[in-house]
Amino acid sequence: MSEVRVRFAPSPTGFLHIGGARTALFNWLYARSHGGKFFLRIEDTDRSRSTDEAIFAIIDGLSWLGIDWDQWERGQSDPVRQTERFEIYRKKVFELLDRGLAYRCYCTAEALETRRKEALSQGKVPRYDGRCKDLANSIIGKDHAIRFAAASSGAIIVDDMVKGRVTFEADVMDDLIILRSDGTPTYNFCVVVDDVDMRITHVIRGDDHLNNTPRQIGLYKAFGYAIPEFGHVSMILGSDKTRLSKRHGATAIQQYRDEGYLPEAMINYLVRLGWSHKDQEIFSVKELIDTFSMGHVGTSPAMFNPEKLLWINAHYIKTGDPRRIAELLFSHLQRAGVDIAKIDLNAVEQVVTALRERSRTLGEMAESAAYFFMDEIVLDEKAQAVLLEPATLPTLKYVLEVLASVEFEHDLLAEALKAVCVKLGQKLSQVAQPIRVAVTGKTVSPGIFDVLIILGKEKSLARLSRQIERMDGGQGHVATRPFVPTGGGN
RNA sequence: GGUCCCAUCGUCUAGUGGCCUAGGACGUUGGCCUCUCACGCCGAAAACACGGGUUCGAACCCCGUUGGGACCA
Repeated sequence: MSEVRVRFAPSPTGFLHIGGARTALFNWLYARSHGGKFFLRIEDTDRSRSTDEAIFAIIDGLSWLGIDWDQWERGQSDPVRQTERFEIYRKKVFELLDRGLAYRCYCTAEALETRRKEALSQGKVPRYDGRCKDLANSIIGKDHAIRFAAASSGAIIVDDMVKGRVTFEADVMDDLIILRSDGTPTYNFCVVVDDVDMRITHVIRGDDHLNNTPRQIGLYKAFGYAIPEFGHVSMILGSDKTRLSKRHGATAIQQYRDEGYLPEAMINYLVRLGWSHKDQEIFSVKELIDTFSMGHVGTSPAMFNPEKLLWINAHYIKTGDPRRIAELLFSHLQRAGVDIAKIDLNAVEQVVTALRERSRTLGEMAESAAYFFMDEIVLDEKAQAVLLEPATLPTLKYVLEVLASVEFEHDLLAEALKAVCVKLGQKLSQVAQPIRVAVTGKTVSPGIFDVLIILGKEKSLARLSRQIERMDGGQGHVATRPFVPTGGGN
């Protein structure tokens, strides 16, 4: 079999969203699993709605996901942009005209619209009646569009890789306008010209294009090109079961990156939206390339489920290389208010190891990690409540005394705090919570021994004594303003 | 309005005529573990849209109904 050649062809009218990313992913996986080519083609013929920012966003989003594309052999740019090919489309239009496969249509948009409304009001199907098709001579100087003369009888059959056999009756289809009266080519026409030029073998796209397919098939035939295989993938729906769009919140892929999702989690989630391989949930990219097949792409629309994305992301945070996660965490720490110029990768890596099982996104992780790196810690409400317990102050005083003479190493700390418990007749939870609150400002954190070790002896003791001072000085009053531990600088 | 697509737990899905008293995962929930929170482990509730066929037998095939969605302008 000849080489597989597929393309992802977004219009740069907005950001790369979840649905587009999945379409790109399916194409990419199909190409990579067949040793074929994957092209990126920017369909920017609609100049008024296309922007360079959107093109950048698409490229940026795909790059983040690790979806790479091939350079088209005849493309002077990478990716291919339709606006660079306008003359080619026009040439093709006139070629069809010369061959008698297209004709000039002098009906104005207004006239067409009037007739359409008329038909509708009479309960008829609005259709172009083909009145210009048999015009003997062209009318010199009059504005006109150019229509493709589609087959008017018979059935057009699409054997879709996803949907199976889909049949369209030719007689319900209008003669498609391929060149507007302003001289610009239309979408369906450009797509086919490009696909033919790029020798695309498989068209994998959203099923919102299924209805375009029969028209396009007519054009492929007119160009004498072997009709590609089609695979129409269902839409992704929002929680209200309508097509996912801006209204549903975060749909730009970059937004997920900014919130601290890992690209491999995104890939894994996206691929499982509509595709499955038995009962397996977790797939590495390599596994996907090995197992992906269009035959197992589902036929029904899928609802986007943020909870599951979160779970998959948590999985990759938990199992990923801590050093890499640490590198990625920096920007999130900065956003959480940490001065990242002052911290080093090794320290962050240590924190990642402590927090990886309790964070679902890097954003969450950074929030939970901030107190390790801040000069000032802030006590949250629950933490303040712990400090109001009468037993807290004496416990902390004793703990401070004991810890001052202990080496900060896991087993030694455990031993020391157990001894504290015995001495005070308290449970470990009664001792650990006050310490946790004093050194982190929160009631939730990794294991207390880990926290103390990561923080280090100097900082831990400073934070403890600072808290004790405040409680003593304030006669039980808990200050709500942040404090700066002395001598505990970074 | 026309055309086309779709229909298994709340959600993602397995299932391609007997292996299905329908499996897995997220979420929910009960418990265990436990210094907090998590992680992990064990358990529970939860679905074949409806109605007709075809067949010895249907979640699976066919038809219709209903309900969603997309495209057309």
